[in-house]
Amino acid sequence: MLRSVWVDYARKGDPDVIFVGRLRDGEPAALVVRGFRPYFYVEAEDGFDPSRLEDLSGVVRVEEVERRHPYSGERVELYRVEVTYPKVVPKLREQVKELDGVKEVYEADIPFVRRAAIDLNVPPASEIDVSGLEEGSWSGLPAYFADAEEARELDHRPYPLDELVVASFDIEVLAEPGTTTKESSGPVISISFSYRTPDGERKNYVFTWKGEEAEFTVDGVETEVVVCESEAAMLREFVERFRRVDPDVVFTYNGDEFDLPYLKRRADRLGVDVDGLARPPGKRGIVIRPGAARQASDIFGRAHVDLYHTAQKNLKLERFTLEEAVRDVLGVDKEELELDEINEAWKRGDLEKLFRYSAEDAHYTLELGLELAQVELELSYLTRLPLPDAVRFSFGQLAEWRALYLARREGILAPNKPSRDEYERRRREAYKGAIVFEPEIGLHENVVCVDFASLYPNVMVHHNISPDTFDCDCCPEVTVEEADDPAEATVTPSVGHKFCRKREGFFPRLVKRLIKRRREYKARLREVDPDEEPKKYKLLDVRQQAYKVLANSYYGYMGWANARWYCRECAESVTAWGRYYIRKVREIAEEKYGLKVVYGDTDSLFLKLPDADLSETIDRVKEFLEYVNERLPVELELEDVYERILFVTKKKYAGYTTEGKIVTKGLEVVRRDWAPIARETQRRVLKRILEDNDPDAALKEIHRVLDRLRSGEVDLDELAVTSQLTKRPSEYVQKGPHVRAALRLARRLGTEPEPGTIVRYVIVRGPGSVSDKAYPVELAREEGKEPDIDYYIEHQILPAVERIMKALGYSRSQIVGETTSQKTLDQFMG
DNA sequence: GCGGACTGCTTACCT
DNA sequence: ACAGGTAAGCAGTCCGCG
Repeated sequence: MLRSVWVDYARKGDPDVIFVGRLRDGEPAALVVRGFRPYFYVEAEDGFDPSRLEDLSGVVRVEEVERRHPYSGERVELYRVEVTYPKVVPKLREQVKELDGVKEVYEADIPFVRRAAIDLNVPPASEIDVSGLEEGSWSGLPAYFADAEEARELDHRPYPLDELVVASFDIEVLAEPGTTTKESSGPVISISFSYRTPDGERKNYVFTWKGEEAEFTVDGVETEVVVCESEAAMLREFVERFRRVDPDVVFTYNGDEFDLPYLKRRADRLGVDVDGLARPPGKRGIVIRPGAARQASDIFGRAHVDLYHTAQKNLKLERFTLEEAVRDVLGVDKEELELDEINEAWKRGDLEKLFRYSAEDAHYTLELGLELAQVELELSYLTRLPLPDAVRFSFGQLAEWRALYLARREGILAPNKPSRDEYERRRREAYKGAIVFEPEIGLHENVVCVDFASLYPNVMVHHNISPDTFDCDCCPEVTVEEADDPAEATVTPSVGHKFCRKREGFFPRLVKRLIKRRREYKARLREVDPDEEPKKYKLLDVRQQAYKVLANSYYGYMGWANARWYCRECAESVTAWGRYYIRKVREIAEEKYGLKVVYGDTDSLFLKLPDADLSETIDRVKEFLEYVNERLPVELELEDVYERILFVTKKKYAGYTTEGKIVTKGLEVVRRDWAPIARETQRRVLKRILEDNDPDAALKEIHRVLDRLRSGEVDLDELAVTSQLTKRPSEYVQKGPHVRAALRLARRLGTEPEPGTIVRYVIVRGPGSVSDKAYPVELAREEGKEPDIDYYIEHQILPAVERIMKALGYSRSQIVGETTSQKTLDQFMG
C-alpha cells in the first residue's frame, strides 16, 4: 500500500508518471507508470487526411476514435493525436489548428500530470495497492513499476492524513523598509518547523542565528531553539532536519506567495542548496509556478498544503490572518507579532519572545492543518487533482475537474474553455435566480423554519437538467400543468426550456452519484458513536461534507461564464424549478394548513400558525411536511424553531431558537464593514429584545453607548471599519472611504495597494466628505487624529439600532430621547 | 444657489 | 473569482423652486 502525496513526470526520456509517497510500513517509495503519453483530439472535416497530423514533428501516433459530444450527446469522430512529450503540446496545438480541414482541437490544455491521473485512474492523493507490481528503484527511492494498463487496474482509496508524517513551517524575516513582502530580500532570521509522525511523536524547532539555545513547550509540545552560525548555516540546518523528518505533507499559511518563494530567493542569494527539501533529494526542492492571480509553490515529492486557501474557502473571517484562522478553528488566542516588533526585537536582541511566537506559528499551522486539510484530501481524491492543486482550486474548478474525470470515463468529449470574447458574451447574459418573499416586518413568536434539502442538486437530478439533455429532439413538450407529477414534465415552468426524459444527462448522473454516496456516508456516520470513535466519526463526517460541497457546486458551475460545460438555459431552469417548488409549498402551507408565511428565501419558509402555541404549531408544520413530501420529488425538512424572531427587511433578521441560540442574518452585527461599536450595540439590543423580551433595557443599552461615545473614552479599534479593495485604487470610478484610506496608508509606506487588500479605517474630525476624513487606524493613531463622534452617532450607532427599534414600532425620538414611553412589545406582534 | 430625490458604484451579506 | 437577490452607504447629479 503506497500512500501517494505527489505526482510528476520524468523530464528525461519517456514521460514516465511518478507518484511519490510512503508505504504503510513507513518507507518512502514511488510508483512509476510507464507507457502513457500526452494526447489531444482533433475534429476535422470529411475527407481530411490524417497523415498530415502524423507528419508533424512530435506526433507519435494518430488514431481515429469516437467520443460523445458534450452538448448534443451524439457520436463524434475524432483523431486522437498522441505526442512524445508534454512540452510539445502547446506548439503542436497551434500548428494543428492552422491545418486546412481542421475544425477544432480539444483537450489540448490539460496539464500532463493531471491528464495522467485522470486517464490512469490513479488519484494522486490516495492509498494505492501496489502489491504484485514489479519492484525496483527510482532516483534512489524504492519503487513499483506498472505500465498504463496495469495502472488502470490498481485499487485505491482515500486515506486519513494523520497516518502520514505531517509537518509545517513558517519563516520570520527582516523586511527592508519600503518594500512589500513580495520583493523584499532581507535576511531570514528564523525558521520554525513542527512535525508529527503517525505514532504521535511531535516536536517543534526554531532555527535561528542569534541569541541562545533554549527549550520550552508550546501547547504541551517540546520545542527546541537551534542557534546556527549564520543565516546560511541556519538554512542548511533546516534543510537537513526537514530531510531527516521526511514529511509527506507540509502545511504553511501563505507559503505559496511568501514562505516558499522567499526561502528560495534567499537561499539562492546565499548560495545555499534547498534541493534537499525534495524527495528524493536532488530534484528541485522548491518549484514556483507563476499564476494569473496567485503563484503556486511546491516541494517536489511532498504535498505542500497552503492553508490560506483552505481558510479562504471554508471559513468566514473578517481578516484571513493565521491568528484569526487559529482563533476560529482551534479557539486559541495566538498573539501576533507586528513587522516592526520583529525588527525591533531582533535588533535589540530581545529574542525569547520572538522565538516563542515563531514556534507557535509553525505549531498552530500544523494544528490547523490537522483540523482542516482532510476535506481537501477527499476533494483531491474525488477530482483526481494533486492535493496541493485541489487546495488552491475554487469550488467551481473542483466541480469541473470531477466532470473532466467522469467525462473521460464515459467517453464524453470535454468542451474547451471559452475564449475571452465568449467569456464576455456569457457574462452579459443574465438570468433570473431565486425568489425572496417579503418579510412580515416586526417581532413574531413561535415561528418554524422549514427548508428544502439540497434543493438545486435535487432539481437537477429530478428534472434531468444538463447540457446534453437540453432541447432534445426525442421528447414531446409536457408542461407541469399537463403532467400528473412534476417530475414527468419536460418543460421548465416560467422559462420554457425543454429537457429530455429518455436519456439521463451527464450532470444529473454525476450529481446523483455524489448525493447517493453522501447518503451512504451519512448512514454509516449514524452507526458510529462520536465519543467512542472520534477519529472514525470525523473522517466519515468530512467525507460526506466533501460530497455535499461538490454536489452543491454544479448549479453555479453551469451558470459560470468560464465553465467548459457552461449552460445558461440549464442554470436558468434550475432556479425556475426552485421558484416553482417554493411557491407551491407556500401555497399549500397557507391554503391547506393555515400556516402563515412570514418570510422565505430561495429554499426556506418561516411559518407561523396564528393564535397557536408552540406545540400546536410544530404539530401542524409536521403534518404539512408529511403532505408535501409525499407529493413532491424534493424533500422539505424542519430546520429551526424560534421562540421569537424579528424580521427587519429581506435578508436581515434575528431570532432566538427554542434551544437558546441567537441566530443573526444579514444585520450589521455580522457585517465587517460596520464599526465594532455599532455592531456590538446592535448585538446587545437584539439580545435584550429576543432573549429577555425587554425593549426598555434595549433603549438603555443605546443610551449607555451614546454617553460613552460622547465622553470620548472610546478606543479607535472600536470605531474601525473593515473593508476590502476589489481592484487597484486607480481603477475605481468612485473612490469611497476605504479606497481613500488605503491610498493614505500606501502613500505612507511607499507602496501601491493591491486588489484584495483589507483596510481598517476610522472617520476623523475635519472638513469635507466622509471619504476626505477616512484614515487607516494606524495612521490616525500615529498622527493623533480625533474620531468624528457625530459621524459615529449619526451614521453608525443610530442606523444600526434604529433598524431594530423601528421594526418594533419605535420612532427615532423614542430611541434617542432620555425618557422612553412604556410601549410593550405585544402591541407589535403580528 | 439650495436641498432633497434620485442614480450609480460599491461592499458584504443570504441562500 | 461557481450563481443571482438584496440592503445600504457614499458620491455625484438632477431637478424644482419662484
